[in-house]
Amino acid sequence: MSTPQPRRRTRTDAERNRDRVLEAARALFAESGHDVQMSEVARVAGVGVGTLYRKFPTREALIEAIAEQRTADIIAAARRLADADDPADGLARLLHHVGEVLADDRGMSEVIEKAMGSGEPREETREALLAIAGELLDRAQAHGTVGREVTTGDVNMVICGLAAVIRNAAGDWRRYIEVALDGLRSR
Amino acid sequence: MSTPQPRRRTRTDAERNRDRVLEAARALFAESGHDVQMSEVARVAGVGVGTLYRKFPTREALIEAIAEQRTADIIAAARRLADADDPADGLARLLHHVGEVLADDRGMSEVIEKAMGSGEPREETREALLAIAGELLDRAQAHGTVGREVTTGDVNMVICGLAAVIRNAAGDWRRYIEVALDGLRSR
Amino acid sequence: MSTPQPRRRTRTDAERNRDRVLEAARALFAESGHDVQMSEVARVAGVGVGTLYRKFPTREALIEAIAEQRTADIIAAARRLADADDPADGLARLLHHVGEVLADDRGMSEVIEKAMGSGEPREETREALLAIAGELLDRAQAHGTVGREVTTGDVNMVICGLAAVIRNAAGDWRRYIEVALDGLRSR
Amino acid sequence: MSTPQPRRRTRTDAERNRDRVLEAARALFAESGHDVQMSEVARVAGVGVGTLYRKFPTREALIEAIAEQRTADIIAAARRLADADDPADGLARLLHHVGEVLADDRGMSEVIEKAMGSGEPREETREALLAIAGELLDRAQAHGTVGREVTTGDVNMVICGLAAVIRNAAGDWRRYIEVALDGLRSR
DNA sequence: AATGAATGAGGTTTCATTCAT
DNA sequence: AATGAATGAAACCTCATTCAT
Repeated sequence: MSTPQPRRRTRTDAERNRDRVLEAARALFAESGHDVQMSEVARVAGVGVGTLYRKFPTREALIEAIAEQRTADIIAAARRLADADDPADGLARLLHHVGEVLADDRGMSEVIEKAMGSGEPREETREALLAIAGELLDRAQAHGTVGREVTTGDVNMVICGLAAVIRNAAGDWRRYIEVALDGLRSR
Repeated sequence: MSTPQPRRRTRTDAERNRDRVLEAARALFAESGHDVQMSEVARVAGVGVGTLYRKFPTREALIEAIAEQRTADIIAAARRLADADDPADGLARLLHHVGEVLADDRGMSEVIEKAMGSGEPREETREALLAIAGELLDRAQAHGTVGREVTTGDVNMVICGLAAVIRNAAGDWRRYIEVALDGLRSR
Repeated sequence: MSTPQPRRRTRTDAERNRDRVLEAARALFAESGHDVQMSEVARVAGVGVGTLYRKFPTREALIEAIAEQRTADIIAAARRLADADDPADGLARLLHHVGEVLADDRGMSEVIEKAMGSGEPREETREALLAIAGELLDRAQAHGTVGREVTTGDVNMVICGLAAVIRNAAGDWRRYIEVALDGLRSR
Repeated sequence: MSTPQPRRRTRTDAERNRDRVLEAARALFAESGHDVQMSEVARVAGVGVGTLYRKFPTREALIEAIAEQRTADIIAAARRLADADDPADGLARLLHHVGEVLADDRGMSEVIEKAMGSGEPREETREALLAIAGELLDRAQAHGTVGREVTTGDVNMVICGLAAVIRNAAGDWRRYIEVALDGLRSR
């Protein structure tokens, strides 16, 4: 109560709590998708539900926050791929990176599958991802490894399908990517 | 009354009610997927919940019944396609048929997306569909329109992806099919 | 439809149905007590629920009817015992007879247990049974095998307890009767 | 605040609520037996149904909790009786104590009646009670107030019958106990 | 009179969210 | 700011009883 020591301000408890919630939610969503109870998230985070709700006023807000975070990771990685020098198979590498992420994260496969759709939420995610995909696409087209008529919309669908294949364990998703790339490349 | 044939009761009221329930469920599931309340189904069907539960003792049973019915339709249509004489583009026509059905039925896109996965339920659906797809695949390969190394597993993934693309309105699904077919055709 | 034969009137279908319902209910109640669904009774009786409800407008009415029937059997047997010449151990024989009946009929053990209470229903049953018990009691008292201060109320309680012992399989009910009789005899 | 001892929160609100639920359930069960709705219990307790289910995750759990509590009371009282010095009429006093409790509590008469049976649940209750009854029985037999051949099984039946007599208001239960004791004493 | 399908009130249980401490 | 108990609106399902044929 009367501790004279000035609180070190690098990291407040509040911030730490927020992180713990995010981490717990990330882990749980990755494991089981979004069908997880709020109280379970709080329990795993080691905080009370009240705290959880203070940070994220709504179940949706929490899911959104995780999605945003993880999506940003994907986009950052995509950015790095796009900025790298290797130009020809950038798109392939982007798809494989997304696959790797989704294969380890059930929640994210749900998010990405939805995000590639035209509903309200996560419009920016799609746009950001497709913007980068567009760059890679241009280069691939310049190299002749992808057909001229291919659009980012096509990539959009391929990614959506990829998410579904992974989420439902519908087969070997790397093979799916190969097929899709062949499809984009042909002609 | 004066029908010469002994009046066979072709449709009892009970059967009619069953159909009304099925139709209501089908419409609601098509419109909004499976997140529909039993009481809502009953209301739309114009029957009491008790009646609904008499026909389908469980929420799952109702979903299953609709899925079975619609799945059978798809498979029957696929069968007809496979039995038709035209051999070259049978696979393409199969995919388009599936697309048409799913595009009008949100519930079915959920069903098919899941069905193409490796979980327990609806295993037969997948197998039946893939069996027919396998025939069409063979023919296409004989015609050289599909690569020799393509398997029904690839078709499985393509269909799963297709369902996701449609369900999430992730783009022009006919174009998705073209891309996928090109991918299977290449090499 | 145009059968000329006059219907034999010894036993109408309606009467036969009533008996089938009674028999089914008796058997089911004996087996499982009164927690049996009306539709189950109808099914076992081989009639529709509607028929069942025509005969017995209420679940309670059906239970009541069975109770009445079976109770009448008990009372008749008691009557015969009382009218027999053997005077000394009539009460013992009455109790044992009741025990035999209840041991084979879970529903009846419920009925008798309740009937010996002071609630509304089955007042007459209790009175009829106790009237006969009273006669036997008198004789036993005359013979000195039962104490002078013993009343039919005491017998009432002994029977109620007997029903409970049997219904709950709480021990050897014949031994219970011995103890009770010793209790009534003593002094 | 100025308590020297570190303020130990003796009773949190949660505990108070738990007690309110227990008390409400106890009162309702005592009044009407176990055929009481959960929502009614919640209403009387002055809490929401959710709270009730937080404390007792199941209807059965609540009934069990009440039964356990009250049963423990009975056994504790029996224990005290057995530990008291007065040896001769301990059994009588035990029975009367049980009678007093059951007479004020319909739910408990149901519980005890069942508990004395040979089904699975509440086996320990019966055993605990009969263990104590056994001690009292031994002493009574040593004093000659109960016959040598009497067993705890006999007491078991007497208690079961007592519960039934009380539950169904089948007469003066104190008199029932007298008769039963006379029965055990005789010979 | 018989049938059994239909009814819907009523019961249990869950879980996102609120709120008193 | 943190806590977690409390809340109560749903959602599912059952079964005694009614009613059209």
